[in-house]
Amino acid sequence: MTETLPEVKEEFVQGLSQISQFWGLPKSMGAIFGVLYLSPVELSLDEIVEQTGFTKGAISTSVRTLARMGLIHRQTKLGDRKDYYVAESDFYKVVRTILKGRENSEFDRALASVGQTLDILEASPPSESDAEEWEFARQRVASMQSFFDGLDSLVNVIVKLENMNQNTVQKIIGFLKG
Amino acid sequence: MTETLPEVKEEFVQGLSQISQFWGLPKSMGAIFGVLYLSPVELSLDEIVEQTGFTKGAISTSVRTLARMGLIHRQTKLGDRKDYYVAESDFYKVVRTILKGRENSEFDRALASVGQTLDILEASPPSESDAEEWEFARQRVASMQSFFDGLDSLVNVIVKLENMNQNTVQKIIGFLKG
DNA sequence: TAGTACGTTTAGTTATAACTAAACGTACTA
DNA sequence: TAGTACGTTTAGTTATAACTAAACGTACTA
Repeated sequence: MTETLPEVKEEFVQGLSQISQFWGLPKSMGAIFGVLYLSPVELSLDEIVEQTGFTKGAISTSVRTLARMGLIHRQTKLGDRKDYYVAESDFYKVVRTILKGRENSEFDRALASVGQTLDILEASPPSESDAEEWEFARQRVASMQSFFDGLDSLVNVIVKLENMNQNTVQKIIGFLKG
Repeated sequence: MTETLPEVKEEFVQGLSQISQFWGLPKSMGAIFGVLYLSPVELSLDEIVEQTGFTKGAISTSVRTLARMGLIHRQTKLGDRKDYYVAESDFYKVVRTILKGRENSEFDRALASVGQTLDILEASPPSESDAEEWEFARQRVASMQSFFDGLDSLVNVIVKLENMNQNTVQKIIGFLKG
């Protein structure tokens, strides 16, 4: 039972949809990326609609999110009003774009609130009776904060790496192994 | 306007709830962890119910998920039928537990489907007319697969690290910088 | 000027996951 | 044996995000 190319593509796209869903992203995003990733030519919005089965509205919004994450790129052609899209095939670039975009996100705002809690706990407790538990909380929150800070430094370094690729990962693995 | 300890705790728990939500996890999980993380003593299920405002059923299920991720631990006391819970405070341990648990997950199943697609594409195309696009797809899927393999190796090494801590991260940062 | 071809926005619907309330099972207790 | 104290499961509800259908704005075209 040999499969035709469209059948193979279909299965691949389904797989990416599931992965997308697993990460808490809309299935449509996985599907759109999959279709573009396997297309040798750029595709217009309507062609994506055709190949994924979603409506224009859905594709229009998902495509914007995908572009913001650096997973796909928008192209225009002279004398053609359509927008065309291509998949980014360098996943290391994608990782960096996403890590870069973590600023301004809802996540950073929530994280800042942890820092704010720490600031408050760094002052002296309002009542003597709470002193012990206050100190306990201070230590805990400080420890969490320092974990987040470590991650943040790591992410910053990764973002700044010029030529991140397969080889970089191999080097890190070698380094960690000893 | 100095804040009391319960107020500070409340704000912290809210922050963690948002972070939890950001990662696509139930808000209750963030809240439960927050409450336990700031508690100097272990808490029973009913005490968590009291401090978070969720119902027993919700806590019961969330607590199981949190324990599976290694974020909290279940304890029992002799001559006491209640289960008690404490937060794990070593986040590096948590990271490793989670990375370890990626096997058997829905994610791995989806990822395996990518590998399966590649296997099919590695065979010869069913029709001569598709040859060129078939080959294009083969290359793309192979490249994606090798990216995933790289990540997988990295994760495996991290999981096997014996003493992962703040210092490990600092070393990696140093290594990457130069 | 009316018509067409696009992408976007919007109001409403659908699918899904989180959650509640309550029934339940189990194990201990008097 | 009946009663109590737990954690879990289950049926149903609620909140939320993804999606559809259609109106819309804009820019070009005849």
